[in-house]
Amino acid sequence: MITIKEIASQLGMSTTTVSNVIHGKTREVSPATIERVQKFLKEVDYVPNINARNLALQRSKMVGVVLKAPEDKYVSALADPFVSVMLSSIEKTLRGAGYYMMVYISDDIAEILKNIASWNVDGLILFYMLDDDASRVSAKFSKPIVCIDAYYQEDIGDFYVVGLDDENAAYHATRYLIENGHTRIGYLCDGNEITSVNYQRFHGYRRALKDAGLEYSDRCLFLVRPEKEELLKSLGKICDKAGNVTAVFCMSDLYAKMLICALTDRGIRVPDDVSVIGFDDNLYAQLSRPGLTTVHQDVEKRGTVATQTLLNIIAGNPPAERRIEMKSELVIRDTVCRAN
Amino acid sequence: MITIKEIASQLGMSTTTVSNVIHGKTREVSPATIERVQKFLKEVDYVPNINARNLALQRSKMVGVVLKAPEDKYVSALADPFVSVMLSSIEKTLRGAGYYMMVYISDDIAEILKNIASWNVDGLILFYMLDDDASRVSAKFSKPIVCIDAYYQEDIGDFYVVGLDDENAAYHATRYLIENGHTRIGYLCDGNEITSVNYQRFHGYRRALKDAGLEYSDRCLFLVRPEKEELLKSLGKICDKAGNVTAVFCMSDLYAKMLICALTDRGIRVPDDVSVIGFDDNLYAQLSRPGLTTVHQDVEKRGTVATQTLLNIIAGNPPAERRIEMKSELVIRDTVCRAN
DNA sequence: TTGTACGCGTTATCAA
DNA sequence: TTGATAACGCGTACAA
Repeated sequence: MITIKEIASQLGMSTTTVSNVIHGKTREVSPATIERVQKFLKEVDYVPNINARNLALQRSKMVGVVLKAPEDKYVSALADPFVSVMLSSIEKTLRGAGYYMMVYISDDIAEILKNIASWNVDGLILFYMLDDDASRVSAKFSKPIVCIDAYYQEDIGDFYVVGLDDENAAYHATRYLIENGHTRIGYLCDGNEITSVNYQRFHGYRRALKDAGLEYSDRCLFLVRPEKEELLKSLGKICDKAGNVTAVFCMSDLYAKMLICALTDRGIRVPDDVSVIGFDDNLYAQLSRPGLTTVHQDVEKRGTVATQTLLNIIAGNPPAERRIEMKSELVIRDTVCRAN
Repeated sequence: MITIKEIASQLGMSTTTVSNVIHGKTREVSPATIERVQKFLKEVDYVPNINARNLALQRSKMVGVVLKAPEDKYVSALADPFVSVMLSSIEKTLRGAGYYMMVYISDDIAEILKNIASWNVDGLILFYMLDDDASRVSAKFSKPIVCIDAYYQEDIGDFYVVGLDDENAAYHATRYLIENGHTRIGYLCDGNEITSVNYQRFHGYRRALKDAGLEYSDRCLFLVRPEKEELLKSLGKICDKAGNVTAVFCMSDLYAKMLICALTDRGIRVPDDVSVIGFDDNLYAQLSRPGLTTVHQDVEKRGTVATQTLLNIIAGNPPAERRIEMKSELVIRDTVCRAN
């Protein structure tokens, strides 16, 4: 790794001149010198030391992508298709703009904050933060923040959100089930409580029930545990309670697929005995047979929008609204049939 | 972001002392001072500037994870389940050891090299490099390198490989088909040529044919184009040629699933008309019905082993062998039946 | 036990 | 048109 200093010394000139040529500040350098330097640079294959540059410039050309996720999930954070597609799109956009992506995963906000500060990243993309988490981060981190899947509440912090029309999506999916004659409709999600995105979707689900004059019952709320050792077990328990409902609306394609497998393996037919709707419409939903009826969202685009929004804020052009909302769409395939 | 200098000044002592306390070099500091400094550190929430530290220490505590992948694949690099599970496991292991992961994706080795040099990473994990690529990287990058899916050839470069028993895996999968009465067996992979991993698997496939006294025919080699606009089309073409074979061995679960969908949608039944075997046994293979017969590999473990190997080399304990081989295993499910 | 001073590689300011 | 020189923040010989 040759340094500017070394180059300057070998060429018998000052580091300033070399640096100027490297950065194209050529209006103050003689053509002959430019020529000489550029030739030499090619020759020795000069590459700048990013750490030194970051130190000098007080910025990093790095964007931190932070996933708040527990360690022991059945499907680890990065392996989740929603996350991986999003990440892929973020990385692509970032790279196209000359930025680097630093991924950090933790369940501990304090630890996350420490790392962010350490690396001096220029901006942050946050996944899966609850409102409170995002606020805590934004209180400590004064640079631009964009959240995926968080609900911005007035005065709660300085960050932007690129979200989905979750409430509406759930409303329409549920209504579709109701239109097909279902009256006892399950809602399946993970965790112990209904937060953030789930809250919105759950709300949409309940609104649809209410609008149709149906009563919500706790017996229709299916909570699965996402942990490695628990997920399958808790899905099994849900299968035992499948008689409570004729249809289930799941918060992800993965859970929908897993539920279908669990039901099928127990001799409960989908959709004949139980109808199922998923969420996301990822590649594997598209490849499953019978085709999964699900809510489609364009994750790739959402990643691009989120990243572009962040880059814009960094560049000093924040969007007008705190929250940007992408549209989803119900995709009707073969896992919902008329209730008997 | 408070600095050591600032702390020292506020405490009326030197930076050395503060630094020493931070790094636990306390045998040369008086207990009273330690106490004072530590209390103050807590108070102001000191976080070191990593760029400055890296610059001073000439290392980065960063490991570069490089994917050589074209931009326009149907499934982008990070979204591939094999990659995302591997990445997840790499990240976890790295983080546990106090290292950071920097992901870089490109199809251009020169560009990759530039970035590696810039960031001054302590080590490299390479995905999808052909032998020649890995050699080129190792020629320029003098620090430890571990490859996933590359075949080490004597004297070709200074890197380690954490691979799979690909030849054997393909041999056994193919033999399983032969035992089920299949004689015309297709081999499906992507690209224009058979390289690296594919070469090994292809070799195993042909060896199995040969051992059974079957002749290999080019008409059984199904090459799909991985590009976004091409993949579906080329799968369609393969379906047209499905009559050539009674079984197909696919290089990934994804291709197997896509092939099955394409066949099914054309009224060709799996496995009744055509048997299919996949490779990897990822989550989605496990969740597909009929269950996909496939070659299982423990991707998570492989990621851990690769990362641990790299960390060991960095720590000065390289493994005895250049190549570490993980074991795979044929998982028999429902997409293979006896040939008529 | 503590402090001074320098190097790491780059950029920026200002003087020559 | 070019060159010294000082920052950026940290770690560490070496001196006190």
